[in-house]
Amino acid sequence: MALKAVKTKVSLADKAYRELKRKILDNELHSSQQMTEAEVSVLLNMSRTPTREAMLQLANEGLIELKPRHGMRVKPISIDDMQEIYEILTGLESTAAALCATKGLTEEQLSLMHDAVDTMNKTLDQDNLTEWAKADEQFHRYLVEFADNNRLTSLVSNFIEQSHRFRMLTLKMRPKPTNSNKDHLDVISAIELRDSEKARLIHHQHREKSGRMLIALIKEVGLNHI
Amino acid sequence: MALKAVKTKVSLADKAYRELKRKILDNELHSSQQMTEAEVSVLLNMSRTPTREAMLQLANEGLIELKPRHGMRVKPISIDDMQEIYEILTGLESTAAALCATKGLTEEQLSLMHDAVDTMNKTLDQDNLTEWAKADEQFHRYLVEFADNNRLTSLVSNFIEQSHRFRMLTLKMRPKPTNSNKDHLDVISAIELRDSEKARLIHHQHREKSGRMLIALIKEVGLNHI
DNA sequence: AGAGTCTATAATGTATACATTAATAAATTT
DNA sequence: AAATTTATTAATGTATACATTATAGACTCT
Repeated sequence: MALKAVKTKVSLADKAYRELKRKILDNELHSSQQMTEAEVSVLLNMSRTPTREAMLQLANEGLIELKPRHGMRVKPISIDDMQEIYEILTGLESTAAALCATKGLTEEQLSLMHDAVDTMNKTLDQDNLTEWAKADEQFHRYLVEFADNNRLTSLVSNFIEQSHRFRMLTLKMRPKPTNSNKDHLDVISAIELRDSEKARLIHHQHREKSGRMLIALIKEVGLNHI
Repeated sequence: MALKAVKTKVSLADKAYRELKRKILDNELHSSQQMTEAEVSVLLNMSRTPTREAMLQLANEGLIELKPRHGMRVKPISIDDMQEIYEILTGLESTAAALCATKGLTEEQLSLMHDAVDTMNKTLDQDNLTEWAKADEQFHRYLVEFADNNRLTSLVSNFIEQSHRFRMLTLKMRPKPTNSNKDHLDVISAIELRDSEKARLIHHQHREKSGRMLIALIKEVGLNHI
């Protein structure tokens, strides 16, 4: 929220925003539920004004949709939506990879990225997909953060949130991500070499492959949306 | 605004949003002006509630910044901000170019893009920079629109708005854009060939060159921000 | 039974009252 | 004169009243 970066005291509107977002991302609210402003106010135990401000914010971020006179519902994410989100994330993360190579990373930053891939290797050996996903997520987070572009970081965060539920749903359905780790190591190598075009291309191919595989999986399972 | 796509009647909040945005983009409001919610309400001739909602929206879009107890001001755009915005726009528009090549465009769409470049050629010969800029803008708009990704289109629009004042300010300062037209034709060729990597690379190089030239120009003129 | 009309209710956009608190100005002290 | 303290004012976050209007349900007609 626009104000939260400046203040120490959290407003009710901000609390409403965070609580609703948490419920959405943790699947405590679903796209089958339609809730009016009044109902959401009761749920959050506050008046309509902060609730309404929070709902408008979430709608603008693409996490909910507002239907006049019918309130809000969690925005269903269709396959087409996921396609769009992946296209953008692919472009943005590839840009981040290229920027990392162009700007150069510190030894500490490179070390952190290597650590994330090491953890991915270990958890893959242990067949621990949940921990693997966390490490994978961490790698992607580092990539974007180290590109040193605040707007890029915000954008990627927002799109990752939009696709979060989809990705969590499909985590166990995916084949074993044996190539991910190698792709990530290749990206780190390209960054170390300061080869921005190579870093971009490798990560782009990685994301495209992942995205394609995920979309195919979803179609196979017959999921139109969640 | 979240609601405006669904309704026929425009709310006061939406009116406030559009009016403030127009004033910002047309330089009727400047970063030197600080205005409280009450002052903005008077300016727009409506109560604080719709004004406040509009201000929150604009803050989240990065066009204004809110200072507690001091109201809003147009967000100054620094060179670092422009750098970030250009990095993102470069990544997103290159992604759009690649998607155009991947998805393929219709004869009509290709024709529209050719028309825009033709207009760029004509207006350049006539030394009409303002009309040239419009045609150039049109070309970029087509590129993004024809990538057929709604989220991408929204994002690019938003960042273009953030950088609008900067670009208008520097339009007359730039050297004659003799290479732009050729770059655009090369992108169209790559799209026609369905070569997504080539389309991406050409456009990426174009945007990077433009961005670098613009940042250098701004530093030369000694502008820290606007 | 289905279509059309009418009425009551509910949702929401907006205005404004109110409480809180940060900022500013005035008063006091050193 | 400068620093500190105190009082006042103003900004804003929130609650709620109110007006508007879309929706749903009841009623009537065919």
